[in-house]
Amino acid sequence: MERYNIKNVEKKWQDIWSKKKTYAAVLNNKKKKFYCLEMFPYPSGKIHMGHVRNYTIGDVLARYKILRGFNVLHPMGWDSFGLPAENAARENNLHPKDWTKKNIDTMKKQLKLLGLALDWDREISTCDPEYYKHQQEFFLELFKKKLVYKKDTYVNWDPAEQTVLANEQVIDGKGWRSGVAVERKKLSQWFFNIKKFSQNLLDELQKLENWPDKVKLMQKNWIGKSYGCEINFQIDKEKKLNKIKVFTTRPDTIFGASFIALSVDHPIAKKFEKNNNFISFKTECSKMGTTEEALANAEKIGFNTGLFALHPLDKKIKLPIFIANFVLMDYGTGAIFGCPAHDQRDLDFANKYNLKVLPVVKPKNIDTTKFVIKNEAFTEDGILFNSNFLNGLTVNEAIKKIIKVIIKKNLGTRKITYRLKDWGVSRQRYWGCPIPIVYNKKGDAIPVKKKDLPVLLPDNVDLKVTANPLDKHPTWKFTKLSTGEKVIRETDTLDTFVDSSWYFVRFCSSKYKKYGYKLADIKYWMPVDQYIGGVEHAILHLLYSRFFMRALAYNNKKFNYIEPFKSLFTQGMVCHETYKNEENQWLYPEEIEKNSDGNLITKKDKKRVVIGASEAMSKSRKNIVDPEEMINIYGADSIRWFMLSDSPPERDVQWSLEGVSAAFKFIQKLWKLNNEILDKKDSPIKSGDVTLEKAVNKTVYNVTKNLDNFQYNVVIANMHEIYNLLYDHVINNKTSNKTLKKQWEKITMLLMPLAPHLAHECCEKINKRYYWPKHDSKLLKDENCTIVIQVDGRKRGILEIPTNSKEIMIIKKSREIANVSKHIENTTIIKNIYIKNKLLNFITKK
RNA sequence: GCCCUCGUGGUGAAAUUGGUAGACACAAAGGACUUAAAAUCCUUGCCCAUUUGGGAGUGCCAGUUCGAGUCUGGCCGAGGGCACCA
Repeated sequence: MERYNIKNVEKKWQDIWSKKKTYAAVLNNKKKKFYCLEMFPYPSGKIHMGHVRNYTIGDVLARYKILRGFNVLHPMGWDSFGLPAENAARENNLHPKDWTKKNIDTMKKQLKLLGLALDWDREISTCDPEYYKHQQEFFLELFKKKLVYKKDTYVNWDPAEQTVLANEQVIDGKGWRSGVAVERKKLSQWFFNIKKFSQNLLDELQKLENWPDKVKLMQKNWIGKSYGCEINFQIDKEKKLNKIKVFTTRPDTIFGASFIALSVDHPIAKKFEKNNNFISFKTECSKMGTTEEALANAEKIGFNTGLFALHPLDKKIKLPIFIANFVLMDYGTGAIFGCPAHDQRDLDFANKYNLKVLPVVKPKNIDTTKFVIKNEAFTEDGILFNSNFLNGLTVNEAIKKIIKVIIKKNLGTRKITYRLKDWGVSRQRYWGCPIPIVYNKKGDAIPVKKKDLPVLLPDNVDLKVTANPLDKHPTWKFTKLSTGEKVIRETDTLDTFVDSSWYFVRFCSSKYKKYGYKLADIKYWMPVDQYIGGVEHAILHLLYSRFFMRALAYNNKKFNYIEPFKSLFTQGMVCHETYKNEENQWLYPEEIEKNSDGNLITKKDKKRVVIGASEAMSKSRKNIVDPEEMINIYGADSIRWFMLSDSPPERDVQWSLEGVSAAFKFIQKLWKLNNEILDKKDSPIKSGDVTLEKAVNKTVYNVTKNLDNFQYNVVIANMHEIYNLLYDHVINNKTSNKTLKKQWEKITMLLMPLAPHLAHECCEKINKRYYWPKHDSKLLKDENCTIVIQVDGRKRGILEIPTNSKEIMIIKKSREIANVSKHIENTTIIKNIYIKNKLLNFITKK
């Protein structure tokens, strides 16, 4: 028997695919397209199991769609700008460019070992000037459209990486990469005006039917729409100061207002900049820590301005104006009215400064006199009281009424506010896309001319300096305009999330030099039909990409692809047990072995190993397995097979050697079966022919259905099942050879997306034509069916009977089953419940 | 604190959407082949009963229903998102 030589076979097919450019996508308007995309990797060194899973899932889909007759675009590229390249450069004295190139070469080689059906001709790399020059052009377009602007803001400053972070890059108050506590710092920064599209991003989100609800909800919460109104408060005796505009979602509680609180950065606060008490208050605020959590839990403190605001509905009521640490300048108007009885923060604040607490909403069915607010604000629905013309209304009714009154009396307006903030894109780093802007002596920002793009990164750069290496470069930033005027370049580079916000567009025309995309190309290929990646990008990357498409489409009728990803699938992580030695140090899986008692010990000194929880593979926990090594031992098909078999793709999967080894054995079994079938000599028609034909037909049906639903683990189970049947038929000669070969051919086709090397190799000897088998719905119907017989809902027997038999017949036969008759003896049957071809239930009365 | 998702054997999981719970695998135990091991194959898998059978059973407690893993309400547990958002 010919042994299945994994290495030779897999290499053979990879070479064929590569040489023949089998998976190169060509635009063909006559063919229906399918754009299949997995999130492109950051070239960090080697591929990890997470990549293997992500790209295997995508590859199954791509190969399946090819067989279904689609013109498939399945490209790959590199998200190659970013900080690790600079860190690595400093550590290894290797230029980021060279480090990145080396990693790309390694990872590309590794990806090829997986046998992915990728169009490598379209490969792109975001650090390539051929890529980022188009990005710079887009930046200039956005600048022209006023979708990008510069402003002074507090930014999240990562002291370890000496750079600014986006809000989304701050996790639990720490830098997402460095893990160091983030500081607040005021800097002049470039922003993309994503806020402008808040409502559209929200509206279109609801229409994305093939996105996970979880992701849609996360984006919805992130955008954070709230309905309310703005109310103007006049300041008592101070005619020079403007009215204070306050945003609230609870205007119904206006009669319970007892103070006004302003943000430290509110314009009115500037009046107190020279006040020593205010200065010390401000320093106290800044001392309170900068992490989100610390801010949220910090004590509420305020600075009493001594000013008073007039209650808009009752000028006799004067509300003290405070500057408070818990009011944010970048949400709403940077000012609130405090209603302590119905807002916990306001109550905490009021209790501290002995301010009035007047309840105006009480729970239904509670007497006004018995309703007291002490330390807990009442925030639920109820009935208004103490509120003049709002008395007796529910919260919702009161909100409607008070807004009408406010508008009528010209005291304010209805208002919708979003939590979403503009996207800060400036990074004080070297290894990123240069921002194509220069500054004259006055400090005006002047866009670089299109013909002067790309603004290239300098190669000779000193990365040992802290702060921005571009800024410290001796000559790079000094340049001239065409008029000869001396100007200075912008030394910030773009956030790498900008790079990944349009790469899927570039794939459509990756070789096109004139512009970032060619209209004919995107008209055909966009949008991405299926996008696959980790759920960790649910907000950042996916929202930015949606924004970027809107920015490109803004004032541009030719580009109308505002939703880049028609369907989204978020796959789970790859987990592995964790191991520690007795000194509490992490151990790599290859550092341990089993002793004769079945316990785990270290290979080196045979000491006890402590097994920890299974967690997502990570270098820091050392619970990682090298994909290349695994491919060397088991082959790509086995690794792919295992990745699909053990868990549904959207859930986490447990890496296990037993699992991979089982997959390996199964691949070998399939090969053996293939040879046994091919070696068979002719034989007459046998009784098993129909059985096998029907079973394969059902498998075709099930596999197709399950592939369409991303139930790849069930697909694998389907394949096991049909193998078990085929094996039985081969070993026991139950089927004629003609039928056997014909049915096996279909199975090899089903194997194509799952184990492509093996499937191609099997197929080569049967039939070189590739196709996706169609099921015959007539064959799906079985002649016989199994009916469950219940008595009072309990299973008492089963009945094998021709499909669609008459109910009377089934009842008659059921009664003949000994165990059934035993249970209906001496009872009266009230009724039968019959579910066609499935179940019969006798309901009795004793 | 608010919002969301998920709880099925020793393990990963299936379950035609309200109709035989545990398909398909992994692990374990026993057996067959073998001098032996590996590989391969078979059997078993909660409780009671010698078998035909009977009972319990999908985190817990109720409910709807002839019938609930699936629907409803409450509770417990795990994971995730947001968090001075006015």
